[in-house]
Amino acid sequence: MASKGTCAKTKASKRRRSSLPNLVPDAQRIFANLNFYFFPNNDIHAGRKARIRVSERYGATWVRDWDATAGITHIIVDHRLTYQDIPVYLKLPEGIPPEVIVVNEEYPSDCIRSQMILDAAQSHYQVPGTPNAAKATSNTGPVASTRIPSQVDVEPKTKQNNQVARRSRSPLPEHDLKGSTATHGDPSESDRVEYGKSSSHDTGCETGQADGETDETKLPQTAPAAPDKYGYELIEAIQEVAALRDIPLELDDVEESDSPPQDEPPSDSDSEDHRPAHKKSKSNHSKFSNFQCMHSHPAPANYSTATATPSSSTIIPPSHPNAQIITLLSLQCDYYTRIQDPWRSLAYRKALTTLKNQPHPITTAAQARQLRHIGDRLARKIEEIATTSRLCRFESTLTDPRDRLLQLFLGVYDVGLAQASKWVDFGCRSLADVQTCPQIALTDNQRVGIAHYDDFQARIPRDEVRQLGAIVTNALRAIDPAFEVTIGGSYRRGARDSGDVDLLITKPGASTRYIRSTVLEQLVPELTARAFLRARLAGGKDSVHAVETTKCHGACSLTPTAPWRRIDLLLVPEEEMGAALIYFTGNDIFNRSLRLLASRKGMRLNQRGLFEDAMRGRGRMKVTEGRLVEGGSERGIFERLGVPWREPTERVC
DNA sequence: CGGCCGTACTG
DNA sequence: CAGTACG
DNA sequence: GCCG
Repeated sequence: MASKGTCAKTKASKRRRSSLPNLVPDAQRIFANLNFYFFPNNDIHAGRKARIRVSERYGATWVRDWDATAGITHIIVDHRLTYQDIPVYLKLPEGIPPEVIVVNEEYPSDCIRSQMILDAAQSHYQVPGTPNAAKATSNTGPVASTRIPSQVDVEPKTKQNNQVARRSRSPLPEHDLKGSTATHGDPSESDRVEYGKSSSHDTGCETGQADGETDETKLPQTAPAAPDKYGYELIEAIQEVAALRDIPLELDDVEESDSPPQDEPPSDSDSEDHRPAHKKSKSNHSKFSNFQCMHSHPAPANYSTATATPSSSTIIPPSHPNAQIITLLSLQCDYYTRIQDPWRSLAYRKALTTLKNQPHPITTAAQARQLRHIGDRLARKIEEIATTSRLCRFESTLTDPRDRLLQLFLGVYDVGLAQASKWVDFGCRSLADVQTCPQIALTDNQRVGIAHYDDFQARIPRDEVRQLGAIVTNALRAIDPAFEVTIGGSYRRGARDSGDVDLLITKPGASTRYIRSTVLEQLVPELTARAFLRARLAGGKDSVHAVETTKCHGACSLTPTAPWRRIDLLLVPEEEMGAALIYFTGNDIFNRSLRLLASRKGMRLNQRGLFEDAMRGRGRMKVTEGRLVEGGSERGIFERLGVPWREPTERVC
């Protein structure tokens, strides 16, 4: 569309930003302020035309005519041409200005895929014939061959041997994501069933929230007028990125035939810094682009969540280009989780998310430094790992006895850092010691945690999660058929196994009071009598507090002899179901990111809804409750936050 | 340098 | 209240 | 640990 534009070829038009209405939301506009010159610089070729258009949508300006004053930042070169062709055709006797970055066609789409400006110096973005290739290639040449063998044997304990053979990328059977409850749509397709339709809103930019009409999937019926809200662009952007993920970079070598292969991945490109010692690119796309929740974190087709370790160590395919780095940093992260402060651990987890989304091997500190959430210190560690396959600092922690004991004790339900530290200091060197230590008064929960230590530590196969959910569902419906049960947690995110079972329980039209009394006074006793529920850990035990209980933790087992499993019930009125789904689907980093974003926008997000005008005092201390903005619809909450919709399976940070 | 989510339950 | 827990 |  826009391209035709040579019509008004005034100077001004030279670099006019296309009038595309379809700009992607701010946060994703990674090419903002960048000026692309394509080579050849026309959109005759369908593939290139698509690349140009998409680049523009991501914020790039397509410079139509070569002009030294146009501030061209990047030249995206057709794969059939060489570096030497450029000055010839452009009649540049002095060659290409040094500040202009020259990359091939693949660069832009890679950037979009990873939602960031990648290092243009990487060898696979080099145009044939590029001078200094040696230097630019730094990470391919020798380094690449040096690449860490993927024998990642570093695990500290035998525990996490859940190594899973990398399977073909078969999509999960979405229809059973929701447990036995056939009534709900499948989650990943989006909640067809939005709870609490429009009851709650008001005004203003209330989007035309799919009231009556079901399909939010279809199209976002956003109020076009809403100044701050994204409408179609948002969704389109997501789809675009999602599409990019699955469509291999097109190989449209075909001549400029007009049979467009199909819309091509966008081309975007550029990295602002040539010899980037710095990562300016990192931060200036949008005020909110640094939130994890703004970026897609698609889980591998069958991802497995962390195993024995507390926080981060997700099993990643050994084939991942940065497997070694990720593995070692995960271990280091877990170490900080149990030993030190949670903040360092949090920082590692954010960095790990970035690394997992990095499609290419990282080999140098400078390269790593450009990535989000990776600073100088982590960058140095990464380089150390890349070059030595080991991380000195970490190896000592593996053998530290106190550390290992802490890890052991922290694995007990209801034992945190405070208790675990005490136990170690008391001289306990095993769980048996703990049980016999005279100075230690175990709580009931801790006793259960110790007795079933291995059970709770074990992963629950996806199908068992489904079965356990089905049992609860059936029992509840025997009491009142109108109840609905949704399995949340990592199950809803598509994990092949889970650490526990998370169930959201609701009944359309019913009060919280009714839901609570039915569950606590009828369902729980029934399941206990059947020996399905084996222990009550928290929630509704104390009759005093039980009147406002909304969350219930316990242990259950599929059969009397099967391992005990942790199970959590969340009781939710339908008008809060959207917020509850977000909360109980997670993951935790994703939730925290969403909540932080909300608070930065003057709102507050919790498991009951999204609130506006949440007055906050110093820091972000809550002062006022705020008005409910949206609670029944997951999509509604995303929209009000300006966050592109994310399927549950894409919420793995 | 300070902030790093917002809540529910227990004793 | 601190501690632990939930995502 | 990282970020603003």
